[in-house]
Amino acid sequence: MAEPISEVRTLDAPRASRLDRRKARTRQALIDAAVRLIAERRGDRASIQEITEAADIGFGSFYNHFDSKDQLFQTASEEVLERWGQMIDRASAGISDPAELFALGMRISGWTHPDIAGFLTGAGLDALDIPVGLAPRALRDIQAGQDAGRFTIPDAEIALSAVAGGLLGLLRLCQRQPERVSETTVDQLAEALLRMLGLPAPEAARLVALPLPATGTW
Amino acid sequence: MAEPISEVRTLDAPRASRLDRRKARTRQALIDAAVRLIAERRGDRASIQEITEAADIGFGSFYNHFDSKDQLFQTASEEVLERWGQMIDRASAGISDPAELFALGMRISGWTHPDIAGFLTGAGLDALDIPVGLAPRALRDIQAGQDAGRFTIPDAEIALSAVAGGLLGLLRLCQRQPERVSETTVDQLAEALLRMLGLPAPEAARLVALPLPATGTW
DNA sequence: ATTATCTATAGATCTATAGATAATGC
DNA sequence: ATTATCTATAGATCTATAGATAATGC
Repeated sequence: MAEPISEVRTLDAPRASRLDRRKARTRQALIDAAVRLIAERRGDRASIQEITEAADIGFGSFYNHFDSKDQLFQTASEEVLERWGQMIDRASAGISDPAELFALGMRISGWTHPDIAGFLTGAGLDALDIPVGLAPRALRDIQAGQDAGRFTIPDAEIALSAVAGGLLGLLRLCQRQPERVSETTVDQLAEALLRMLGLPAPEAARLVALPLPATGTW
Repeated sequence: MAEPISEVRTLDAPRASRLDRRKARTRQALIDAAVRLIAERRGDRASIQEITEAADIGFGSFYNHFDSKDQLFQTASEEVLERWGQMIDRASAGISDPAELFALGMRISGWTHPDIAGFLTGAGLDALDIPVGLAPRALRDIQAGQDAGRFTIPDAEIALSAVAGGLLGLLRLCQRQPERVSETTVDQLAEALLRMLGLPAPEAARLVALPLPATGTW
C-alpha cells in the first residue's frame, strides 16, 4: 500500500487555500453547534435542520462534512475532550508522580470553562467511551499509580468510572447551584478521590494543597 | 381540598376487575419494553412503533396509557429503581449505622439482576435525577453519615455522584468483561467508596467483611 | 353497554439528494 | 473551471387520532 498523500501535504506547510479555510470554518461551525446542543441536553434529539440552524449554515452543507448525526457528535466529542486533555498535558508537564498528576488533572478539570463543563455534564459517563481526551489520560495515571504501588484500588477502570462520576457531580452542582461550590470544593473532591484510589489520607491532603501551575491559554 | 378518591378505592380491597387487570397488563408490557430498550441503549431513540412491537401490543394502545415517550421512560425508570430500592430496604432492615447501611446497599446493588443492571448502565448518571429508588436512599445514608460524624466528605451530592459513577463502572465491567469481575470486586469497590466518604481505611475494610443478609425474592 | 385494544391513515416531521448559486483558483 | 454552499423537494419515517373490533360487565 502506497504512502498516503495527505502525509506529503502535511509537510508542504502553507498549503491551505482560502477554499480550504472556508471549508474548515463551516466544519468547525457544525462541531461548535454540536457541542452547544449536547450541553443543552438536546444532543442527538436535535434534527439536522436544528443543527445547521444553530451553526448558521445551509442545510445541505451538513452532508459535505458528515454522513450522519452520530458521526458529527462523535467527532465533536473527540475534539473537545482532546483539546481539554492537551491543556492538562501542558499544565502538568514535568510532573512524574502519578498521584500528583492525577490530582492536578482533577483540580484543573474542576475549574474548566463553563461551555466545556456543560458539554461534559450533557455527555455524562458516555464520555468514558471516547477514545481520546480525558479518560485515557486519567486511566493512564491510575494504572501508573497502581504500578508504582501508590494506589491500592484493584480495578483501574471501575476506579476511573467513580472518578468520572465525582467530576460530573461537581460540574453538575456548579451549573445548578453555583453558590454551593466554593474554591475549596474542587480540592476536597480531588482529595476524596485520592483516598478512594488508596492513597493514605494525609498524603491525599498534602497533594491537593500543592500550588496549581498556570494553565495557559485555553 | 377534599380527600382524594383513590384513597377510598385503595381501602376497598378486591375492586380490580378483569378489565382493570387487562389494562394493567398492557401498561406493564409497555414499561417492561421500555426498560429493555433503555438497557439496549435504544432508549428514547426508539420510535413508539418499536416500543409497541417490543411490548407486543397494538400501536394505538400506547396512547391509552402514556402521552409521550418521555412520560413512559420516566415512569419506567421510577418503577424499576423503586423496586430495587425497596429490595435494599428489606435486606437492610434493623441496621442503624449509616456507614453500614451504605456499604450494604452498595454490595447488594453490585450483585443485582442483570436486566436491572442493564437498565442502570443504559440510563447512566441520569438515574440520579429520578426522585425515587436508589439515589434518594444513598443520599440519605451519606447525609446521615455526615451528621453522625462518620463521613468527612463535605458535599453529599457530589459524593453521591461519585458513588453512582463507581457502581455504574462496576456494572459496565460486569457486562463487557464478566471474567474480570470476581466475588470480591464488589466489596473492594464498596470499601474504596467508604474511604472516599471519609471513613478510616481499617473501618472501611471491616464493614465490607460483614456477612450479607439474605436479599429475599426479587 | 362499556371499556380497552387494534388497524388504518392524515399530517407533520426528518433525512438525503439533486440542481442552482456563490466563492475561489488559475 | 473548480469547489463549497445553499435552496428546494422526494421519499421515508414518525406521531397522534379516528373509527372498527374484541373483551368484559351487568
